[in-house]
Amino acid sequence: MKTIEIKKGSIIQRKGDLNTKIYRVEKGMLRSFSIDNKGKEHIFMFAPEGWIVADGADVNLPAELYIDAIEDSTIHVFEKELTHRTLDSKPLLNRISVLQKRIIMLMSSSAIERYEHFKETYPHILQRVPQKMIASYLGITPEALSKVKGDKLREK
Amino acid sequence: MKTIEIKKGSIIQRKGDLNTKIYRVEKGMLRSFSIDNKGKEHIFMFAPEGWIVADGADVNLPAELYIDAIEDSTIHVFEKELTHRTLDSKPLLNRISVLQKRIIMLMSSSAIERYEHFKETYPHILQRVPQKMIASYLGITPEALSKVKGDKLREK
DNA sequence: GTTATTTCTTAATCTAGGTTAATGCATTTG
DNA sequence: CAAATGCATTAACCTAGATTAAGAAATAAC
Repeated sequence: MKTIEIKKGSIIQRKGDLNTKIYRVEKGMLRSFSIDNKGKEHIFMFAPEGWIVADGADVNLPAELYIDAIEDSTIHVFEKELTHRTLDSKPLLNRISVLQKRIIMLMSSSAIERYEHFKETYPHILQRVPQKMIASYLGITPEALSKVKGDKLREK
Repeated sequence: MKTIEIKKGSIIQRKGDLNTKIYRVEKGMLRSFSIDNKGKEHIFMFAPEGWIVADGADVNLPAELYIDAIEDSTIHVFEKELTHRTLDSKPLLNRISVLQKRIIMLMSSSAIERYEHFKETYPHILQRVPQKMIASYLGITPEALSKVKGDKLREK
């Protein structure tokens, strides 16, 4: 295990890199994201203090995700190989549960519904990251999120 | 472990049920799906012979997904509690990898791109299930899939 | 083998969200 | 503190995919 301090904006993993690391956030916040063929970013997850981020892609294949710091952060870096031997299945099952919910949400809920759900589920993250990143996580543009929030207010 | 034989169309788990079972398909095919607040089905996964299906939701909470047979099937039923103790992390990590890909795909690819990807990844499933179910898995309507396929052919 | 039920396709119309662009704020940076 | 950059909002216009509807083709049921 290694501890590193990184500045906001530092990229610690790129798509195509070896996918052998797991990151535990001690302070600050990381995010993982993909970049599509039009150059557009799609945020896969946010990781504030206490959370673990890793590219879920197969360890033997190149990384699919970028990981960077969206705040100045302190990170513990682990090797996947080492952790796998002793791996507790609980956090993995929990992760699967979260991903399942996200997929169902993406397939069956509107932008505003996904936003409301995010707000309830991750209120602490909502306050800390720019709205355009929330939009990216939700799978919509910042403009669409702004509009949909405005519509919601007005209809009351 | 228990083995059951079920007819096409039989529902073996409903949303809200106790979420304590894992199903291994010996013959035939199962699918898991959710139903949204407009009554629309969204297929979460297909499970042909040799595959395992389970609701990924927390074991202590009610099931989120419906599971039914889309062909006459033979199924082995296991209790989650029992399997968890001895759980190998490999299949879980693999599952996480698949779900990660699906999320990125849903966020960054068009309907036709998702269809082409499905065709390459699960050709054996494509041949066995009605196209409207593929559409449901891809997160689009059957009409949209039909159109987009037609457009693809015509543009050649 | 005929009828009934699903499934697939096509087409017209509609809409959520995307794109582009302009403006006002807020936050960095020098 | 001034200039520059990044962020949120609004508005006009555009497009992928949804909805509705109707007919053709394939499957299943009698």
